[in-house]
Amino acid sequence: MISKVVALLDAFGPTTPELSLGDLARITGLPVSTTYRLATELVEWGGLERADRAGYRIGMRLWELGTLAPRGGALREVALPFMQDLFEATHENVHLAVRDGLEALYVDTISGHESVRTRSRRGGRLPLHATGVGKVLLAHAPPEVLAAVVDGGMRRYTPYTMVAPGHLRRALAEVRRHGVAYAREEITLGSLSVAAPVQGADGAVVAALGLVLTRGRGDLRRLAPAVRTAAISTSRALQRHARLTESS
Amino acid sequence: MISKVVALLDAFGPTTPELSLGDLARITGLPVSTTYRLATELVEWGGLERADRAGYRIGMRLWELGTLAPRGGALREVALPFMQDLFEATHENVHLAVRDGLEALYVDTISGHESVRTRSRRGGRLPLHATGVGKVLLAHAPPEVLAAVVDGGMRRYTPYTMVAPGHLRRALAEVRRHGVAYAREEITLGSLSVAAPVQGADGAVVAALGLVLTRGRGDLRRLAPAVRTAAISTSRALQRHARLTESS
DNA sequence: GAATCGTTCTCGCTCAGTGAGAGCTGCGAC
DNA sequence: GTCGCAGCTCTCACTGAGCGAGAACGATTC
Repeated sequence: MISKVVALLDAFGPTTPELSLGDLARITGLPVSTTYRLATELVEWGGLERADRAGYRIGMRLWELGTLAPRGGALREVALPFMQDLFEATHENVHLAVRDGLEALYVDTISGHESVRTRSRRGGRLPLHATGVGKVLLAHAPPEVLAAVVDGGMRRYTPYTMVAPGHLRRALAEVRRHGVAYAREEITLGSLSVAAPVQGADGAVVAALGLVLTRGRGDLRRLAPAVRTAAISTSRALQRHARLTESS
Repeated sequence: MISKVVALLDAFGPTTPELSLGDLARITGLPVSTTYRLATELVEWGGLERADRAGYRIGMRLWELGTLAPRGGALREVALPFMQDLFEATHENVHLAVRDGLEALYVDTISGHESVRTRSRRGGRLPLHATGVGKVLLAHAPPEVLAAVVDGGMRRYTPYTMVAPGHLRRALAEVRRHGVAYAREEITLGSLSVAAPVQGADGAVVAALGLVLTRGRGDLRRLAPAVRTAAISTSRALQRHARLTESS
């Protein structure tokens, strides 16, 4: 069972990038000597790092392995030029997300100085039902994913969050029909978003590309064509990329 | 011992992003059933991914953990604006690397369409003795690192590669004295580079920032001040970032 | 339908991993 | 300088979690 190693690695998070031995033992529930032994082995491999008697941090070997994740690194490298194009064209926040379980996982974001601060962050997760990219991903997920989201209950973030299952189903049908999703102040008051699907080599939706802006700064519907264009270009580039890596 | 899990993860590389069960067993030397069991557990955690009976790939949980590595993600986020500035100013390849063991590990690179193709790649590794960023990192490493590089033998990549220990030591002393390192066709014929150190909160050199260009395109020495400026700006931003994260 | 290869799954066996506790280190108070 | 405390490091007797051979299953090719 790899559960002890997994527990150690899962102890780290965006707000806890560095943890002492005692922290790790407390968080994981493992005995201190077990924690020490496993952490030392992870340091020897490079998965964790530690300066003399300082706290443990995620090491470069895990960073390196992370760059090998096709749905992280490769997707992002292929999508980045189109995200930059979309940013140049709109000067709004650009997000690229994939579905991971029952959440939207943000693979990359581009923000300018004048862009509104958003809750999304590279490596961060947000719910599927309340974000633009999330709705795109949910609309194109297997039916059991939507069932699990509905069964697990949908949290209300603002008065506008869609929490009625029927309402959500109808909205997702609209997303599939029109190829674009909107979220109006559903995750954060004042924030609007529009997102479109990114397809992989086999036509399956592998990611969503979206814009987030402040209410009053622009017309979501007028921005939709630009988002869809960037998403379609990304899809095409992914298909070319797949052919290149297959023939390697 | 985490060695079996580590062996499985180490099987993946830039040229092998997807591996079958049989591939994994062969590469790691583990029995097929052991490989199957451990790989299934990694999939359940999210460290690996697998579509139906398809190959295994690095999963988003490892990508996510990788984003938590301070020497990867945080360093890169802080350095990125200065790398972009340097790229805008010079239109040459910009590299950010850290020392990992006895190699330079590339945290990020920026290239333009007109930039020369380089051997370095985000997540890639190159030797310390034959690259600009590598010499910076080696010049500021503990003495035992240089000893290990020298004892391990230094590979010659071109007729200009510095492989004499005495020659390298003198070059590294120059790097420390002038705060900048050069590599002239030492890793690739036709490629020149200039790099400068990036310091962390305590003044220790934590990374190197460098430019790579084609022989004949520009004067390395005239580019050095721009590289040093970007490196100093990055150092200062890192120090500010460290104070922010400490007070969290 | 048979052969082959790759994958999945079971379960008897055993040794690799466990974790209590002793020892060590660093720090602050007095 | 000494003492107490907290955190960390290390050892080793013990045992049950992990191991992996081999049977069963599925896909592909002939």
